[in-house]
Amino acid sequence: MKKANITIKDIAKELGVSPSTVSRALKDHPDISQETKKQINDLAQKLNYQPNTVALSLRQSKTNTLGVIIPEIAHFFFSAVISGIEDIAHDAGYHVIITQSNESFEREVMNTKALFNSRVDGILMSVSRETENYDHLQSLLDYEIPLVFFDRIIDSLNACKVIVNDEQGAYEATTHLIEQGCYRIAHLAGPQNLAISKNRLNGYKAALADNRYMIDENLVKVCGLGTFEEAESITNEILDYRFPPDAIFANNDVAAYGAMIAIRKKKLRIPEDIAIVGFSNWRFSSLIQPALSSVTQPGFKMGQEATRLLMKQINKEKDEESITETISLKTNLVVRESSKKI
Amino acid sequence: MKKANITIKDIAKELGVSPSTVSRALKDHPDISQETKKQINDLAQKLNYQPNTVALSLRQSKTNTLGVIIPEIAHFFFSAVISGIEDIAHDAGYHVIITQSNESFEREVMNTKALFNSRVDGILMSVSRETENYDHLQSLLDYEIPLVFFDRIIDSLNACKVIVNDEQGAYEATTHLIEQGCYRIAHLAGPQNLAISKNRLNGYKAALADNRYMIDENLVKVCGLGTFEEAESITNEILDYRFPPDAIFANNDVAAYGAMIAIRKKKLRIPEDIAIVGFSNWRFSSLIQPALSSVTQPGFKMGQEATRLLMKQINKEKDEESITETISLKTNLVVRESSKKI
DNA sequence: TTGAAAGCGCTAACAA
DNA sequence: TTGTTAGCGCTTTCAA
Repeated sequence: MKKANITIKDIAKELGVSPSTVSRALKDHPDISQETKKQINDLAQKLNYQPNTVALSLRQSKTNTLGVIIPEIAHFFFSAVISGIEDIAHDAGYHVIITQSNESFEREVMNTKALFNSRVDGILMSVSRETENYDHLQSLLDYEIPLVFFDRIIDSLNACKVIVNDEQGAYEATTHLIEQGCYRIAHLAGPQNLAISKNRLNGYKAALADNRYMIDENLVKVCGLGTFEEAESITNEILDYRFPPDAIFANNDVAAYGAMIAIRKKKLRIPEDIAIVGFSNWRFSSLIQPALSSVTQPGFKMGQEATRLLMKQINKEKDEESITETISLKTNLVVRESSKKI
Repeated sequence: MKKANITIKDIAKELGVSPSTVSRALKDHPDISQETKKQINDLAQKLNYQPNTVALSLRQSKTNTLGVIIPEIAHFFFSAVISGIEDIAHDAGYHVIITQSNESFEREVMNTKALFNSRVDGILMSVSRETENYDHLQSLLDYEIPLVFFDRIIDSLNACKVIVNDEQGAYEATTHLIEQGCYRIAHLAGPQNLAISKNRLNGYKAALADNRYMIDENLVKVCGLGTFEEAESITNEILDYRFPPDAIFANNDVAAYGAMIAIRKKKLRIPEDIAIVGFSNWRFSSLIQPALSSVTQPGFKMGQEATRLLMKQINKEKDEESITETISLKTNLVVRESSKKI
């Protein structure tokens, strides 16, 4: 036999009081006498009364729910972000609805609309690769739905943003190699139409410059395809130089992996002959590749920070100027013991 | 200036009709004349009317929302499951609320209650490691909330379950090694108090038996700690046997990794000297460890199947007997080209 | 073909 | 200290 959901009315009827009295008693309103309070709370407990949050949401025009739109859930970086979001949201008493666009613009728009219709109190999002029209996002802003972008942000929109400081990460990685005593550091760069790739290249160059290293354009190779085979063959090419590099800074983990393969095939040692540092989001990269140090993006932290920004917006008084803030997070340089040259 | 949310009333007033007419027109009710329908729909479009799903949920006692409780979001297996859940839920017009227990019993109970209060139409869950008391879950069943367990199930509860057929996976993995011509296959087993470890051991033994291989208990080693260092040292020990194995079936990816390290240190070749197959959920394991074949758990599919079961329950008539079904999914054997001996 | 009214469960202004 | 009433936005029965 199915247990019935108990409502405030049920309690009120049972005790011969009005629903409002019950409502007030349950939230410890000072106007209610201790005696009735006790009576009501006892009965509520006994009947296992559970407040209906849907009714509350309608009444208060507040759902205590956040919406998340990401390109892909089953990606370590994004799932780390979700985890960070859930972490902060949970502490603030909020629920989290997850939707994924699967990199499809159409689906992103659908999700945006669906979350709007669900009257979520705020939205966190990372746009799909296809997204070039921002009407659906501008629309959220028009209705003043608190909105925070993370990672894949839209620069031109007037909203809060949380990103990773790629340039600083690349700078640190390169500096680390320099500190290890490397003197010819190559860079396997990413496609230069992506901001992240450009920023990483810039960080690499800045570190070299700050250490009075010459920048040798022959050591900077763009891996346009993004496959590890490509990185492997490019690394091969570099290794055959008359003055080959003694270190490689890779734009991402796939490139780092390709470089590693090429180096191993040449029977060179990592890191004694050639050190590698790469950007990476692989969960177990430190476990799998003890030879490689890596620069990791703080996904969990990004989720946390983005949610904190969102909560700030949600809790703002309506008439205050909406503040748009951009947070730039530091990357983490994970140095493996075994990758130190010294 | 903030755009206001348009309600049915607004449209009704503007057109001088009643809210009920608007409601009917918007859902293409046959009673409404084509003319008024057009008028209403046009205005709705113009004002960008978006139905308030919260009100709908209250009215219909149906939220079109599913709740998910998992131990950890940022784990590849679980995020793959979530992705599968979202996939099916989205197609069915449902939202997905994610909560994580962080392996804490207390938090799992909180989440269960919170989802109940949110009146989700069904719950998908994988219990935390700490969970030994099932009152909160039984309570869901008492209220006849559709409930499906996946992966970490509770056997004694009368609900739908989706699990992975570990025994069959282990059987396949071992058979694969046999087919590759291996004749002494060791097994790095997991702690035998866990059902999955036991099942995998059973599958291993069954495959040996079916191929008329002798079962040598010296080749079965339990890795109780679950660290790769442990697996490395145990593998070392095995390799020093007078008749060492020519293949290893590892209970999980950490053990497989430890074995790999040990083998490499002994300058043995994988797979020519020793082949390895292990259970694994690492996303890029096939990319990182081209030498190793693996048995992977179908997380995405598990999410899909679990959600399908849940939808079936949700759409059942109340008076039908609630059916409890258990689905056992096949694992995938991912064979790397380079891991074939032949 | 349309409108009036009630109600989903809850809260809060106002009245007693 | 407690009750009455109205209403959040929507649907649906019943009446016109």
